[in-house]
Amino acid sequence: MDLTNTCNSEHRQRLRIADIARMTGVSAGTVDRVLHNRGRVSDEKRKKIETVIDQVDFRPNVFARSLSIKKEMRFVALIPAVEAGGYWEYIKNGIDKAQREISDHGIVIEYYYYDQYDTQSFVMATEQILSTPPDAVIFSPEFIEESAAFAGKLEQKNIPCVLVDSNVETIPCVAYYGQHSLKSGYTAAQLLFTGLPQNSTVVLTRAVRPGGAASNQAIRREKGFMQYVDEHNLRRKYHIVRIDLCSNNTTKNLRALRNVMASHPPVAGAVIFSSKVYWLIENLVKVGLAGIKTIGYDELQRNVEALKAGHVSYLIAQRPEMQGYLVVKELLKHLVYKQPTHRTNYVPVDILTGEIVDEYVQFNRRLNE
Amino acid sequence: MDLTNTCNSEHRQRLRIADIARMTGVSAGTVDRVLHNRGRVSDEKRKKIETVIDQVDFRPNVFARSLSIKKEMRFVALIPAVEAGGYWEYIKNGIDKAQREISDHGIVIEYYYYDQYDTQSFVMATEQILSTPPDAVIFSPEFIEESAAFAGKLEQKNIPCVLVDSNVETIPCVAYYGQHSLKSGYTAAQLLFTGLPQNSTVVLTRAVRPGGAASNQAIRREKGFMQYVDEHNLRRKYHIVRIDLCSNNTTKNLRALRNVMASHPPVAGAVIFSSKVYWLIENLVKVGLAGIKTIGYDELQRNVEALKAGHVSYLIAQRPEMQGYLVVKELLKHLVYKQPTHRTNYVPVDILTGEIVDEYVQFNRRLNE
DNA sequence: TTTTAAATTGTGTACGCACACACTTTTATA
DNA sequence: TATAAAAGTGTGTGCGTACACAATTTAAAA
Repeated sequence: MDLTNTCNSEHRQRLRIADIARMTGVSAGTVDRVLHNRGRVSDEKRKKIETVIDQVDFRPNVFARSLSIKKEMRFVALIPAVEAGGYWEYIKNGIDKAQREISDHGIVIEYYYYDQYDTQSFVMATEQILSTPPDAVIFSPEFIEESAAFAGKLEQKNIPCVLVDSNVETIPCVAYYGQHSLKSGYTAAQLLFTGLPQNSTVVLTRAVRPGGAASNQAIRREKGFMQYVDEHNLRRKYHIVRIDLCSNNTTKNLRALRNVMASHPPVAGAVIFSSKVYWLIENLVKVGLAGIKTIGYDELQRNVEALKAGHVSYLIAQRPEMQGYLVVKELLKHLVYKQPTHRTNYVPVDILTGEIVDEYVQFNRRLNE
Repeated sequence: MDLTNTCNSEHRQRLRIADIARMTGVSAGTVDRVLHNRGRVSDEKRKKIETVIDQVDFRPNVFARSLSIKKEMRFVALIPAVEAGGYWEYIKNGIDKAQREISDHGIVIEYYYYDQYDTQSFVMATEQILSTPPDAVIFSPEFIEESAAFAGKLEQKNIPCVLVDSNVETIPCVAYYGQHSLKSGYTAAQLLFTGLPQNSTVVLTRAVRPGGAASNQAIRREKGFMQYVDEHNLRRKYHIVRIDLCSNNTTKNLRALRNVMASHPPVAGAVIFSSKVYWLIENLVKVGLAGIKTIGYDELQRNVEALKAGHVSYLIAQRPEMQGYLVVKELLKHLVYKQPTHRTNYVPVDILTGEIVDEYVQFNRRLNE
């Protein structure tokens, strides 16, 4: 191992536009035009300046840049009405953090809320938004067709948008941040079945909307889950039963669970493909299924409590604050700094246990301060 | 659900120091003095200004602030000599990212390297650093006593420092970022034993330095691992054997493994408490132990390959780039922005499988761009 | 060649904060 | 009361970039 040249100094003073100008014998204005591809520069000087720029690896001072760019803009975030302690509150926190950072640019974010279980409320909100067109939109394409229609109208008006949480590949947007639902479902299965006694019953649950439809995400997670099941031939080893739970009908839910128990071998595992495991646990307890291996999603405070108490075996998390935060920052990158962005960005599938969840939550919280 | 007031506008124009000054009938300079607690302001005006400041929740424009603060400073990062594809390369990447961001402040980071397996090289580097005192130091207290001595000297000279990766509670520093080793070891055990056939043998390995000492981290991880074992009474159900592997003596390593195999029931699981599982796998393969359940640490590229190929069951990761990055940012917070910092910051214990590792790696990479 | 238009280049100011310095008022000292 | 010191307050400039606009040069048209 060579440790002789142990000290790798780099005392090069930061160069400024004025320095580049002097080095190339032009004025700062000309360099500026080259930097921003604004034309109005002779080929000869442009080339000369470009050469110097990447020869000395010139990068403008971001602070000065940010300061002088004043873009009075209005972003709109269209998200499900946040309930305290619910999933969307986390995403909103991330958006709020980004908002705080970019407010110095003169950018403002307005929230529009809709009812997650009511397509109409979504459509109405989109119309309201379009009636006073903002400079950019952040939303989640939960309702696929309505979202596509909305995106189309935004495109017509040349209003860029970003997608958060849920993805629809066909929607053109600046960026999407969210979890790879299929893989997160696959992972749920992997965690659930590892070490689970054979010939037992596993209950898959989805929280459905009163209308009867499961969410985009939940459907894909289940698909990923079943992919694992089939890849490992588990249908022969386990009794896999799916039931839909309806948030507003406890009696029916309990009946469904009791039905499963009556007509199958002992239940050894359960999973829910939406964010309220703590609620599933409550139901399981009521029918005498406390203590079975259970897996759920998202680090909601009540989920975390259930995890630490041992009622939930694993939580699969997806950094919602990060999603909200990054989605706004991508918009900034696109609109203000005019840098290229990636369309599809997957957030990691985070596996949490009762022992490590505290650090996870605290870390995220501090990052989002 | 109330969606009537669906639009939560916030059009309040950002206030500037000059605005605060006008609102309180003083000059900008006076407001500035209050903002920075620089005294030289009459009690009467100070109170008035303070009232207004938090009444309107005034926050200085960060861009202007950053631009006008010019702190020509020199930070020193003292880390193990990075080998390509090794763990410390990731930490260095994080530090480098922070460096890029803060270079606009006029801050420069110099690297000093030492040999991870040679205490003397560490001590020599610390002496070299102290002979040209920097404004702050980043290092990892791998060698406990020598690090404490170094920290003491830094404190004498009033040079703040931050710790990365490894922690020594008694060292006073601005901040520490790293993983909770005990919990990560505990988690490794949890993952390894879940579903593992009883009465089989489990091999714990540590990569030891030629001198014979295991690293700080490795020792604590093992402790956490054994804590899980004891809490679940697994010593009765499994044969748990520990062996030390020495990087420069393959023959000896293979002999040790063969010994274990000869004198115990079939080996069903293995874990290594340092970052090179891929290397452990190579050894396992050589003695005919391919295919057993194996757990290792860190998302080194070769580890990731082994994970995706199915040779490693789980990797436990710790966001090294994030550690390097955040540690520098904390220094900045302390020295430049004079904001309070947290002493001990745990990075999450990330559990990776072959299916989800790609998204994890790519996400980290993009964050670090 | 003169006039006009187009292309190219330079200059100056705003962005909002931090800080040095100058200036004014009050208080202490002779 | 005069003088010095201290306390309090205001003004001005620099940080580096972006961009509008003025100034200059070159090309095109008359």
